[in-house]
Amino acid sequence: MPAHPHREDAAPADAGAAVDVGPLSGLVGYALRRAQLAVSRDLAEQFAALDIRPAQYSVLVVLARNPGLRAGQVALALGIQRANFVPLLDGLEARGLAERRRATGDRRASALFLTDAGEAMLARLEPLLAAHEAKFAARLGRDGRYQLMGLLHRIGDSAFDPG
Amino acid sequence: MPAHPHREDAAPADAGAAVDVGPLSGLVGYALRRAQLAVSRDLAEQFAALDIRPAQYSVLVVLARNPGLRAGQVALALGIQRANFVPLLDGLEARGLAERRRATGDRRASALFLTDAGEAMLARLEPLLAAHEAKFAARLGRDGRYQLMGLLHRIGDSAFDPG
DNA sequence: TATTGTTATACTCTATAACTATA
DNA sequence: TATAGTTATAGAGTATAACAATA
Repeated sequence: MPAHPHREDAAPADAGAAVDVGPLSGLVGYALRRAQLAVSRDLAEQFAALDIRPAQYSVLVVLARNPGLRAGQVALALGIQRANFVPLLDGLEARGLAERRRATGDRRASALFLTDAGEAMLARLEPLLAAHEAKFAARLGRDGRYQLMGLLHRIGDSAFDPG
Repeated sequence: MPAHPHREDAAPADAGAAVDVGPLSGLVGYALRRAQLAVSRDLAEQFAALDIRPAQYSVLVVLARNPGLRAGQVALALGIQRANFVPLLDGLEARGLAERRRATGDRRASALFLTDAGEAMLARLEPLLAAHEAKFAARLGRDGRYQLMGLLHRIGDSAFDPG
């Protein structure tokens, strides 16, 4: 709440009134941005206690599900550029959560694995994630959450489609 | 399509199969991120012809609707840090699309306005935005789009709520 | 020639602290 | 003392080009 003692500012628009964002509030992109920011901030807060960012979590999950996957495949699956995946994985490896092994058969490639510490980390992250999800599920309702997921997939799954 | 000539890589997981992202695909935050990325990329492409980014567009819209608004208010309305709003506005002012005037009554504050060129730019952006929105509206259907907006607002409007 | 991982680089977005000039 | 705008800075995310080793 602004102090607003005498309000002698003549020219500017009504300072106390709510700002009119006009057509922005009706745009899918704008609503998506606001929602995504709110959710990712909340998840980042939840994971901060374990010093894990959402992007790092997503890598841990994929490695847990697909041991031995190559770096390029993980990056592709997560929609990350291969070049940007390098420092991301570096960070996980430096902390002993994931490791690169030589892939047998193709000496260019690496096979990625979660370490035991990585598995343990994933287990500790799980309840934090559950709390995060529950918060937003409560706002949406069960049907709302189900509908939202369906609608979001209609948009995001075609990320690189032409039309 | 990977070449995959003899597939002698023994250790790694099945390279040809789709990667299992596990619980990620069921997370609201992950679906939001993918959808938001797809939409913002598309809008950025549409606006690229006029060298305008989505964030710049949002400022132009707010100024058009609220002439004389102060910088802090615009930043607050758009969820941008005041400090980050400065270079954003600098860019618009340098291109003659917006301008800062001295606010009467409070010599600390500035009153922001769209220039004629700014109004003209907004008019030229309008059809590009319409094409962008139409693309995603088509994927969602009219009801789907309406539902999505409602659900997203349930998440994003409470961006700074406690619970 | 093409691909894997990598390096280097740049730009945008986000975040925080601190300064200045006003109030 | 508090506020508006600003400066400076740092960290993430995203993007492209190019290189070495290997295919």
